[in-house]
Amino acid sequence: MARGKVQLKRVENPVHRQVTFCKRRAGLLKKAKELSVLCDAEIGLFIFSPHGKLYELATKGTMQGLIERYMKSTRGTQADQPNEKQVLLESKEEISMLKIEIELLQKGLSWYMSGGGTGTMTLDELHVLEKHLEIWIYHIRSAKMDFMFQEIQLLKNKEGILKAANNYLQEQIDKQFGIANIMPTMTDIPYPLTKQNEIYINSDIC
Amino acid sequence: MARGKVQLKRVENPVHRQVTFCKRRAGLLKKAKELSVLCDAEIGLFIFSPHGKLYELATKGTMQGLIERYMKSTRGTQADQPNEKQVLLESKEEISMLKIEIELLQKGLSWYMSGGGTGTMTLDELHVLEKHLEIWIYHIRSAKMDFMFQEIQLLKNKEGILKAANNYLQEQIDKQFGIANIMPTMTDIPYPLTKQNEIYINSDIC
DNA sequence: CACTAGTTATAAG
DNA sequence: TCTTATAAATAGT
Repeated sequence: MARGKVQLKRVENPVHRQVTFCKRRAGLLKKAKELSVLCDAEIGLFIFSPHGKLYELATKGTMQGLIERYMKSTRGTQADQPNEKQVLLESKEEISMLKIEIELLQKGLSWYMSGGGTGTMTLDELHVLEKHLEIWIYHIRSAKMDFMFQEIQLLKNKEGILKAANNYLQEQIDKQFGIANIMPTMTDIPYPLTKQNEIYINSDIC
Repeated sequence: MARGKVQLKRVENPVHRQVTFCKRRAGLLKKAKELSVLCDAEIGLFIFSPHGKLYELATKGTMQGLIERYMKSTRGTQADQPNEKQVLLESKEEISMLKIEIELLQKGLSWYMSGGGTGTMTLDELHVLEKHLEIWIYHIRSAKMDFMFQEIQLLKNKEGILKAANNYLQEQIDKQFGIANIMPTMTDIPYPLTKQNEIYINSDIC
């Protein structure tokens, strides 16, 4: 623009390029500010230098706000990704819906269990509800117990089978090697497999 | 710039303002393009006219891409939203958790209504349901506590009033019968009514 | 939109 | 960074 017309192409000399970048960047930001003030426009501008440094200008509020407004404007045009914020918002809504549903479920249940009252529950109704829930929990615990006894029975049966198998195998070994066998300690650990099983049962009950 | 220095304030004449907006908008976009070409910079620019119309320029790729890059650059600076994808994922998880909770509650309820037993529900489901119900009972007990504290307050107030009334009546009696009164034992039981009240309060707490 | 005079931006030093 | 000659942008017509 001065002392030489400018070519509309990348300035090859890196020093010149850097200088030009600084000057024109300042100019651009100034012009943007002027436009926004003079004409009451809202402008968002961001510039990445060749080295990745960011320079920005948002004439009204924050850049985030302007970007959101930009998104809104383009969304109608582009039928863009409805993703990120949109989806997030919908998720939040779904979460509140589900929470409300749970609340309703509990309320309805409360109402049903305490014999039906109007609006907020009285002390007595809460009392009744509590008793019902305690009974419910009691039933649950009974059912759990049943489950676990079944499992214990199953494991005990397994234990019996394994013990028998062990005994049989032990006999086979005894026969194979004679009475003076080369594994004298075996008799000290008669049922290694079933021992392990018992440990497993105990850890499962708690 | 020409035939008149410009004031850095809003152009009041709407026609002039519109003209200026058009001219300067064109100029700004041109300058932005030039900067990007000459200096190898990436520029995102959007302008909202006073009437809300959008003009934009993205010198590399799409505006979406530039905005994302902008977000990335600022994220480090601002410790911004901890990554939308992350939040979204968490929301999804919360949604499935709530759905599972609802399902469980419904299942458990019908199980309970049908008299329990080791039928429809698995051991794990019973376990989780039990925990839920325990939490629920905890809430109910909190509510009961609130009720009872209210009642206690009420009764304490009553107690105060009755004590005052008792005192007053005692004085009246003292005056009526003189200091050597005919009811010497009264001083041993100064507040019979409030005593009863205290007993009532205690029985109600449990 | 075109013109043009006075303004502003900026390339080169 | 500052200066300056000149290109570019633009306010008013």
